[in-house]
Amino acid sequence: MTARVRFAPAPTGFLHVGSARSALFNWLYAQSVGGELILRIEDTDAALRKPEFIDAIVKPLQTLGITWDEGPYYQSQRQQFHVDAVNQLVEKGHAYFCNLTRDDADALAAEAGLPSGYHGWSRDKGLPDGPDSVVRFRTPDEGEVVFNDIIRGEMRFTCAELEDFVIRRSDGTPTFLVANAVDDADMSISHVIRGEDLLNTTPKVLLLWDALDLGDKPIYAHLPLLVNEQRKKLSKRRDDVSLIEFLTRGYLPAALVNHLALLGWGPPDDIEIRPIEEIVELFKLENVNKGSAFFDIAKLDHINGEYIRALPVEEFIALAEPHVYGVDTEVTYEVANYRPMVFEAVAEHVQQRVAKLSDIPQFIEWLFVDQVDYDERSWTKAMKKGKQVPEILDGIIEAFTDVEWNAEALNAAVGAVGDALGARSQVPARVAITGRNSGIPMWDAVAMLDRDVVLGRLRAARDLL
RNA sequence: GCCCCCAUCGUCCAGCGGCCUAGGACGCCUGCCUUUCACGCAGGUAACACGGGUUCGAAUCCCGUUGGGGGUGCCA
Repeated sequence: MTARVRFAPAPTGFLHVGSARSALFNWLYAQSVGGELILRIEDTDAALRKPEFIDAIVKPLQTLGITWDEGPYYQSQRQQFHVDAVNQLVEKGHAYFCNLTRDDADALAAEAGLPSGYHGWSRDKGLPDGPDSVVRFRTPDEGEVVFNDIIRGEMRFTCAELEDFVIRRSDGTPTFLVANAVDDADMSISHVIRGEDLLNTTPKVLLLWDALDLGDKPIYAHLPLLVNEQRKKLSKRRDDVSLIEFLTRGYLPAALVNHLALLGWGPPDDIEIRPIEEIVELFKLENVNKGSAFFDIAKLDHINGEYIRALPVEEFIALAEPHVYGVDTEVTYEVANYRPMVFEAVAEHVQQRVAKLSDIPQFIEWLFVDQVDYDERSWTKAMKKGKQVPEILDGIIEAFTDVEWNAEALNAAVGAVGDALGARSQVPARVAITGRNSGIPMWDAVAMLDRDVVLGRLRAARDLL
């Protein structure tokens, strides 16, 4: 029997990195065992039913290379099956009508001195269906739900502690718990791989499964959560979680996938950065960790830098386009002054130094402006605290006035000025010309600028001392 | 509150009873390379939460404590 897994996101408007990780692990599992991945959109809540929300899930998955074999299916389109299931549960006595709102339930709980929540008040009243009624599932009073989680081992939940949960809202729509059971059964899902935040819903789904007599149950595997530095579940409000956002910032899809695969799982041979094909080959669901993992951008930066450096330079140049033209990345120079030839000439050096594509502009901005803005720290360090800086700049200005305008001569001239003064002349020259004390090897690039522009910058810097 | 889950360097991962004086990676620090920075290379820093068991032997198994997290919706 071939394994069938599913990625079943709720369309919330964008793909969350945590969801992407779930999708990836489902995909890795399917790939590694030759199984199938089904994409199913869990939009039982009407508020989530917007076409643009679907795109926000499908497109990033595609660019990450997470492919699926079936779908997307929409739970909203399967609503009739879910409604039938609810009716069946009512008929069989597994569920009943309840006319209490959430507030009613809380008020009753407060009166009775019970913790807030629903305590089965409508259970045996035999209430009729009504316009504002919900349907609740009658959870067993005794016994427990036991299942074996691939990652966590045996899980046990006491039925008596499960409240009679809502399976049909007052507007008549079934909730995801029903949809989950029915759809997983109908789609012959063999393994449910999802975040640990859903662990507590599993016994409810399993109870429905039995009540509905749906046959063989899927095997569950609950992945550890992705957390922020405060160890809290990654959240849309306070954390950077939009996958698309990372993509537009210039993280490469392959690097993102590689990094995500390393959160909760590790290759047995300790080689972390490697092609996805190898990860598929080594991946074992049972080897996935139980503890939550911090989504560390510093590590992502490192991995992404490795991927960028491994690119053929032409490809790097092509990928850089939206960043150098100020489309994906804000740029400090006039886009009209940007010269692709100049960038292409220095691209190999830039490629060596960036962690992500959006880092590119800062390395090349000085090539496309009239006067540079000095980086404050660079200025302090090299110019204010540097020795003999005025003399160095005077010497360079003099030398540059009639030096032959090519990289070798410029470099030699600066070196000679330094030698003559017994001082380091390279860094002051760099700050004066580029505005920063670090960056790409500069003389080839400087030779592409006009002599007057360069002399102007040197004099401007000299005047500030 | 109640239910559930988790616990190895700051971070991610390895370790599945002896191979562990705990390994790799990121970060950080040092040195080399170098016209700067970066890359690269060579080093260094740093962890089995605690307490009880079980066992000839425990990071590995069990129990408890502590700590962290998740859930507790007519969201999923």
